[in-house]
Amino acid sequence: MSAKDGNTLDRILDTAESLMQTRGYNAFSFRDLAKIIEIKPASVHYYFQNKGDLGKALVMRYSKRFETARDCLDRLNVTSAEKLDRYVDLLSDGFQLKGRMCLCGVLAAEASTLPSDVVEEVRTFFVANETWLATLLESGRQSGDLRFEGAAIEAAQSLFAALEGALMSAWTFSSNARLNAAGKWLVASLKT
Amino acid sequence: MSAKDGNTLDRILDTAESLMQTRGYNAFSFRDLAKIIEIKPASVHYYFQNKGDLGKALVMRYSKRFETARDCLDRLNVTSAEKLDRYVDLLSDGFQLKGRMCLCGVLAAEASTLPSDVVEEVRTFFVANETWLATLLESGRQSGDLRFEGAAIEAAQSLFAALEGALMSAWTFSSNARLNAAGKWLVASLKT
DNA sequence: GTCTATAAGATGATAGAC
DNA sequence: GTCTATCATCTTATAGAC
Repeated sequence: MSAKDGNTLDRILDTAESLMQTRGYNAFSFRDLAKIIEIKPASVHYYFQNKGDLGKALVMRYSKRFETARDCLDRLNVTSAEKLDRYVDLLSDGFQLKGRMCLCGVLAAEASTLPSDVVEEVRTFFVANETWLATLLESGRQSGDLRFEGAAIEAAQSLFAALEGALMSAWTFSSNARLNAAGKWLVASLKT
Repeated sequence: MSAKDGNTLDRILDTAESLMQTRGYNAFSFRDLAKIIEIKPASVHYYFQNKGDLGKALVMRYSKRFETARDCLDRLNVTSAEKLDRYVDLLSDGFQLKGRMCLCGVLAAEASTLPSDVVEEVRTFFVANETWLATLLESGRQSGDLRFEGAAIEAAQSLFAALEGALMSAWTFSSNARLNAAGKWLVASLKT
């Protein structure tokens, strides 16, 4: 480590994550990143040979954090409807607390311009969330505190996409109110 | 006009629209555009002084087309529920028929990196669609063929964001099936 | 209207010194 | 590990000839 505190790798990851969440993949550069953490662009290449490697690492780390958070929700002793509310909060937190888009939401929009292994990780993030939501929804339907028609996986895919859309709309208008309203509206239609 | 048929301005607009819908704002350049229509980048600057001007013109043209299409829907002699189905088709068409994202959906994700007048036009597109949807939803609620809780404008904002999210998810997975399923699922919860 | 020429700066990377 | 130096290439323009 040379500048500031902490190790360089973590500082690269944290700063790059913030940049990608706010600017997307194509509008951020190693230079921007290096400038902020006060190292040289070449030093970033020591940790990540190229931009795609960094992107992939960021999405994987982001995905793992969400997996951990979903695991925490699983251990809560509350109704499915309550878990769903908390899950919406989880997805919303990055925007509400830090003014950032969902990392995988921004990257999804840029999908066709990303290195293929980065898109693959983004898809993995989507699928992991959809799968978890499908289980939650089905479980809520069984216990009677959630209601929806058709296959749980289709409901889950639709709901997750809708939540990402709500984030994108809130992002475009810089509006917490929009995100809150949309989140509540989407969940309300699932409650019995 | 010099190359191919038609006038250069229209060819610039059509090609740039396609590029922006598939790559977004930051991953397309005047060079890419000029190469496709076989003119020089400098010639593009004759029509649009800078990239932001082109972006703004594209969003305005896109918005107008949607306005016209919504007007057509308004003149149909069908139920609100049926109009809603057709509106979902309208939003889906660009993806289903041409494999493109919604122009304003991609740009929304890049909002923080766009020239301010481009973001403004994107917001205008959102608001126009939300406003139209709010009227449709309220009208459907009155006539009894649509059902939802709360203010129509909030439902409309949530629904529009959800549809844009469905497009983004379909875009990420290159999947018509995802878009169809999500569209139907969202609308189904509104039908009585 | 379209071109050539050109500019200043950004970008993604690499080689090799320290 | 971090740096300097350097790279080829791209990007967003502008000036001015044709």
